[in-house]
Amino acid sequence: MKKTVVRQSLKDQVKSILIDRMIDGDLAPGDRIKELQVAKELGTSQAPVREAIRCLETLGYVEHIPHVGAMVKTFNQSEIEEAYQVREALELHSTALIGEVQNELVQDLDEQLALMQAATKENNIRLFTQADNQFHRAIVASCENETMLTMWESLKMQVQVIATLLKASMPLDKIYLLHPPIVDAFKSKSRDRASLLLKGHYKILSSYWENVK
Amino acid sequence: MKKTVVRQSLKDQVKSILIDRMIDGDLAPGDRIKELQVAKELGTSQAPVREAIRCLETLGYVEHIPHVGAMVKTFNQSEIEEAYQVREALELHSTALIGEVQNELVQDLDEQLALMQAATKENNIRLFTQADNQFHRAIVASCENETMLTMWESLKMQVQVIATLLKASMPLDKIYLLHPPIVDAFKSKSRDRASLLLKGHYKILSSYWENVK
DNA sequence: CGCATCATAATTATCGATAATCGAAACGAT
DNA sequence: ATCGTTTCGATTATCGATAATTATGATGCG
Repeated sequence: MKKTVVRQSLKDQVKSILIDRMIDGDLAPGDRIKELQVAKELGTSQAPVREAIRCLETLGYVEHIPHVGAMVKTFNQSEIEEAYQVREALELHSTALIGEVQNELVQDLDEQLALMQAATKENNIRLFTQADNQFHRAIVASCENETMLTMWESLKMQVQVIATLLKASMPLDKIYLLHPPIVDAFKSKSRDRASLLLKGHYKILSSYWENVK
Repeated sequence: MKKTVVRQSLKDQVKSILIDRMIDGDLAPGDRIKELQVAKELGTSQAPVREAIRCLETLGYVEHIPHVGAMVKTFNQSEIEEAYQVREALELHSTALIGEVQNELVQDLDEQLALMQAATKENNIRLFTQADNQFHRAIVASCENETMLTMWESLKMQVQVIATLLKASMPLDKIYLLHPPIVDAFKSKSRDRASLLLKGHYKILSSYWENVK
């Protein structure tokens, strides 16, 4: 029950609104975003909208062409593949960097495992993806390298795209099964095995991806 | 002998100027950057300066606090260490991703090796660092993953800092010697060995780093 | 008809001015 | 003197308006 007034810059508010629109599908990839139009809609001036768009640009959510305008970014095949490779790089090295496997991590992974399993039963792709992301995020987070985590998270959008496409063609339970062994490896404090399993996880996904694209 | 008139947005020009100032040391870490002051100096209005600063912010060159202002970023110890870990992650995975080791890569590495050696003789830290960076960049570039390369390059600033500190305490020839074996591994198409050597390279540097900090 | 040229409309980029916000100095009470 | 409050100056955040730029479509010529 917070009673504080809205003390958030207009830029941030506009940014949130635009992101929400993208999530809700009101703004689809390829759509133009016109500064003055958005400004009029939201009742602000051009400046905050402009800043918000530039911010989304650096987040990789929109593409901006000077003197022409901004549009919601569409990812081509290779950009998506590239993002997945970087993601793998970061997760593998994170695994290697974990000093002592903390109970906290294992506990977190187990939780997400349960959520994934539940989502699998209901065939709820949205929930599954969410748990899946949290699972992998936990691994990167556990090595306590903020820079690494920030970079990992910057790939969110591309991963979102691939996840949607992949999970349409690959049954959730098959994807789920890739994860428990990884948790087991962490439980037995065997980071090397966890690394190998992660590599395998990505290899399998990318072979599925070959069929989809 | 450039014929074309300056057709570059003010934002970009301001950005370049600010970066130059940072390189030249006119803007040192911790220095405030005031929008209107810079605007007056450069003869523009606040808007382009503001955008330039925001841009530098996402590049990690400056830190921005709402309603307070921007200052040239100072990196603390752990940020630098983190950056180095990410860099290692990207380079290792890049090595693993290289399909066929191209002659182009080996040639490029040899070139940088020669430059490093020359810089070592003159004890020219600036030139050495430049060649060193190009060396590692070539490895990441060779796996043809633009996303990976962009991320690697985004660590430039932090690496710059550590490089300066390290090379003051660790003789250049010692650092140089870490590199030829890597090239050899690539020459004999042995990516696994290259990976191991890279790991060793980073391990040694970080042990030196422990002494410096 | 095809192509180059030019006007025009749409949009971004920049400007100068004002409002909102923050930090520090001045002030007063205990 | 110290702590909390107030005021003030400095700076950013936002605004509305104008300039610059691009793409589009019309026009005229070969």
